[in-house]
Amino acid sequence: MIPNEVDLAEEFGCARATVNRALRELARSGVIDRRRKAGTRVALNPVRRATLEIPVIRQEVEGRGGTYGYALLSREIVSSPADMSDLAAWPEDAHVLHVRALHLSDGRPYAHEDRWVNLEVAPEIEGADLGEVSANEWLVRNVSYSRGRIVLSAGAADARIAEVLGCESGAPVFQIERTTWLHETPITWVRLSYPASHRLSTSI
Amino acid sequence: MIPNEVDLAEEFGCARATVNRALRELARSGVIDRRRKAGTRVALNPVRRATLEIPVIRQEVEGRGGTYGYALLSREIVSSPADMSDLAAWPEDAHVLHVRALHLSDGRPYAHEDRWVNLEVAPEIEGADLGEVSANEWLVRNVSYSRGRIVLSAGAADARIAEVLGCESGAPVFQIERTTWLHETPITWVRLSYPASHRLSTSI
DNA sequence: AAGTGGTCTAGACCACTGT
DNA sequence: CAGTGGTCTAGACCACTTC
Repeated sequence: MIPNEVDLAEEFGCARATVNRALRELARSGVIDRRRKAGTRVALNPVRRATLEIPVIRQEVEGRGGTYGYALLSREIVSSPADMSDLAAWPEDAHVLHVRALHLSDGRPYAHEDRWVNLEVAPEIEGADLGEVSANEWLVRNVSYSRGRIVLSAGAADARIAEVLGCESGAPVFQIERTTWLHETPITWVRLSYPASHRLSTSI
Repeated sequence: MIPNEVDLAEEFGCARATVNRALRELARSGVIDRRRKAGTRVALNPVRRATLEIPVIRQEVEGRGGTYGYALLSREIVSSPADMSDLAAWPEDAHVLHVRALHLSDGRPYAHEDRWVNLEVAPEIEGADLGEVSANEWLVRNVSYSRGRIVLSAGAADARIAEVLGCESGAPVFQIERTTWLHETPITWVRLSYPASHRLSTSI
């Protein structure tokens, strides 16, 4: 148990607002638990919170010192989207853009992108030249979202992904799935598949 | 470009401190970039920041509605630690505790833990009954750290891990590696290996 | 009902950095 | 050098939650 804000302010000779800000940031990082009336306690089970930064892939590659490259593998508009676990709310009869692409670093395969875009929300992407600008970057620059969900997992490369990534079929791949919504409307679902050598790191 | 804090405060009829806090939080979430003298801009390339919560595995299992179980697989003290990529600073001649354990959910394999602990920093763990309390929980409760590093990746299960996780050797596993330091001294390095069905998710 | 954190105000000084 | 954000102060009211 930690003294309340008024007492701490007196003890350290500063204003209560300063104590409040310090404790608020400690609470956000998971070190302490705060509840009104109940007070502030050192967290019984400190939850390590780590912040992952998810940049546009171009920047991810360039940030690692590589030269970015990009190739559009396929592009089609379908009227009945495949089943995607996360998208129960995906409109049943909506037109959907399905794009597959390969991101490269120094000419070598870096990540495979498998993306579905709701054309009800972002119809302008139909006219975009996705051979030049990846759907990833086009969406970041042109469509805003209100919330998203990220799922990290490991999986086995299927034949198509193995071919473009240059690994064996069934080899481990690192997968990042991301769904974004504008309010309750899904905008896009994407799965990025990286070779097993990929590392996603963060500090705490 | 966004107006400066004084102007925004006037525009919205509130105090500058309130504007500052709002913009500070937007900057933390990556939506805007702020620099003194240069001002505040909408981020050119918005970096999605997602916060991963890394709880003790017991809580992770219980939070998913499972009943937690735990089994110590091996425990040994070695004087020359294996090479661990992240631990160049690992003391050359230090005694190190090496623990392997299996975490269970509803009796089924949940994750394999492969951990090395620096006994110079945490000698008391030598006397702990790691058959009862996992090294994970023991360390969280008994040793503080100043910083850590987390690396997420996919890998192939080796024979020993495949056996305890109940998958094929070479099957994809999701790996979380974590290193913690107290100042410049490494405390522990751990690799958690999860079956490919594992999902680590977060919201933005 | 009372104590705690959550938030806001109005004002001040400072640190950094672009010009 | 000047403009911007970064931080702090002293005070106030409020919202929530436990007692």
